Amino acid sequence: MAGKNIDKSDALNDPDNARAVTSYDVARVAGVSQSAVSRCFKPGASVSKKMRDKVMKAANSLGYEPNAIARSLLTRRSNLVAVIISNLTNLYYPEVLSQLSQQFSDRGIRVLLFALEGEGKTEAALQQIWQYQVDGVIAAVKLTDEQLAEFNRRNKPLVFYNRFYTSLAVNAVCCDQAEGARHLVNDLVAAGHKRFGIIGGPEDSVVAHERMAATMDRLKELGIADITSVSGDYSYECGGAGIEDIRLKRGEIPEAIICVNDLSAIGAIDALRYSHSKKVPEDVSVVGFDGVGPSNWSSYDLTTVRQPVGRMTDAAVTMLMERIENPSLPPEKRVFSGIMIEGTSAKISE
Amino acid sequence: MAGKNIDKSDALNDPDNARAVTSYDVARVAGVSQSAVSRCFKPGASVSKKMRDKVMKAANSLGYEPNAIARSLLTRRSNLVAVIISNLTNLYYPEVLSQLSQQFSDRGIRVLLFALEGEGKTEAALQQIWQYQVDGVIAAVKLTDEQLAEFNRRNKPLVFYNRFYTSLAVNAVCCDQAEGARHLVNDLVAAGHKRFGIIGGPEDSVVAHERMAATMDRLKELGIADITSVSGDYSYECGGAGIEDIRLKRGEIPEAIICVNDLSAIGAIDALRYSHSKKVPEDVSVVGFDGVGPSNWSSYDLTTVRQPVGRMTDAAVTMLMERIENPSLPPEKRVFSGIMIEGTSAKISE
DNA sequence: AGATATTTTGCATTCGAATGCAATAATTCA
DNA sequence: TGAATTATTGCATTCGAATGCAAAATATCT
Repeated sequence: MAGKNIDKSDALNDPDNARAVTSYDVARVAGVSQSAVSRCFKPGASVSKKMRDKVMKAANSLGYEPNAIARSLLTRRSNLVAVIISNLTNLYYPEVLSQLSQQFSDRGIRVLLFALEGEGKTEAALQQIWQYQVDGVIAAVKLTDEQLAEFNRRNKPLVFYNRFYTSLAVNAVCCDQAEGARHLVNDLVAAGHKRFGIIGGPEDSVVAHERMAATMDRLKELGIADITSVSGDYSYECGGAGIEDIRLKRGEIPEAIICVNDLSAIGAIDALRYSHSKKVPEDVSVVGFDGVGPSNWSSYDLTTVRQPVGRMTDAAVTMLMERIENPSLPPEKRVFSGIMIEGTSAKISE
Repeated sequence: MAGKNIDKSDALNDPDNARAVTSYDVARVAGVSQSAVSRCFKPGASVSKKMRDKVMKAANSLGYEPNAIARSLLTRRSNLVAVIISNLTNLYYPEVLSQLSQQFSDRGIRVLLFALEGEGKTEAALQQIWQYQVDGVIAAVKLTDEQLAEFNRRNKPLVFYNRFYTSLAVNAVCCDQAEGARHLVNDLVAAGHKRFGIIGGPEDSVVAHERMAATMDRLKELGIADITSVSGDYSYECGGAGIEDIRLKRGEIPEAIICVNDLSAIGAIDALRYSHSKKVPEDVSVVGFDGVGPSNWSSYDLTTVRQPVGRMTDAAVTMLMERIENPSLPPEKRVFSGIMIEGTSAKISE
């Protein structure tokens, strides 16, 4: 015991290996036991005022902060949560991440960030996640069945964000992609549009598929047959490329363009205006999806469906925290309706 | 010892408290000691092939992953790094964060994210950071002298990102704000502009101040006297508001507008075009700073200075890792020149 | 083969805080 | 004041992996 203290003071003289202050150091200075120090930092523990004062004085003088790592080891609660997000440069995700981070922070939880380049590197991230004993995970990426099974096996709470597994019992918070898509289609058709171009999203994005499928279905339900669809990747560039593809595929540019997300819609608008000399919305109506910041910039004033990000992240955080407290809660899915934003990038039936 | 194993199997029958698989479990199944298991997971350790095979087989069958928390406690290396960022919705930071995250990840380091709302809540974040024993910190926020002293006291490596402390010996990676600003001014003046409006940034942003100061200085050096400056907050909205403020302050809108960042420049352009019926760049030249994605969208094609984000984050990560390996390395500052992007939002002398 | 050098393996301890239990101190009540 | 309660405190152990040291197992050489 004495040895330990001597080592410590030696270390302090050597700035290179300055050891952190521990509860034992505080205990020694305050002249109490280590347990007492521990209890003083545990809310609701049985500690006399005198004790608390002594300990806190010592703790402050030494600059003591409890070691969360050591605590986690024993309590099996790291107060860490992993957030897996696929591409942060998507304009949509920064807001999500920012909200998640703040909401977790408000609940005393820290966020371990896994920003994947594509939805590919997931496996490596998961391995890290297991090693770090996170209490739960928010995934805005797709997982394989095996990966999902691993979560169950380890009994690790998981909440999907905007990934909906129709056939699986998982926790998920989503925006109703299909509903929003139908709404957009309804409005465009009501405005009298008959010829449609659709710019899709990445192959591996569930969300893109949902929006795309719902759009097609609804168009057909409404008796629209003239539909030209091309693929995209959520980017600004793919909006312009998509317009060009559609033009090539179809001979001319149709009067209504539906893009699976705002960013590609913005790209499409710019291409229409600056490369094809078309007026939006006079010549061509364009709609997007997400309601990200730039969608309401004056240059675009996009007609789109805004995802209620704040409510969604709040739901996701709450849902995860509930499962962390009580892992046996049954899976739950919460689906939020998007908010229709009637911009001026599309003609509207008056 | 036997008791432990029995408890474990009991726990496994109760899915609610399923304990994670530990090195002891693997050791038992493989019929070796716990130390042996530990060594098998340590690269370069002295282990026979036979042993490694046995252990790995057992580990795989049990789904064992070393507990990073336990390891950290003993090795005093958490392999965690904190990244403190002020406002993620800034368009500039998502890219930075994404790069940092990937570069740390490539080096086997995990990122603990602290996304602050303003540069205010820093203190609370720091407290968490101390508790989590992170190996180092990247700060894209300002710190008080006391907070800085705390880093020194704890001997915790810290690298500032785009916060330059002229008078203090700290590690920092920055873009040369002043140089970029001067370059922009040079070009505008060379193009013949004589009347200037300037839209500033948040009071508490060092970067905004630097850009602003350099801009003013250079303008004066070049003999420009007609300067109207107003405040802003980096947002799209403040660009429009700034234009209006300038108009009110000055009677009319000057022929050149310098904004401290791209986002407000974009807001300014939109306001000029859609609220003030001005043409950009024919009537008014507008320049920004940062080189964020939207700056090269066709609608804006902003003349701006792009920060070499990839190189900067790479430098920051390298610098931090070096200090983690060797805390006694002296402080270092690396300043990168921005890349002048000649867009079409400003008239250029031909 | 026998002795020496070398590689593997296991034992025991350590990291720092939390907690059940028992001991002690402070209150309460008769 | 003394006994019975109740509130505090300390002791000892625990979490899971890493590591110095010594014991055991191999390999090398004469």
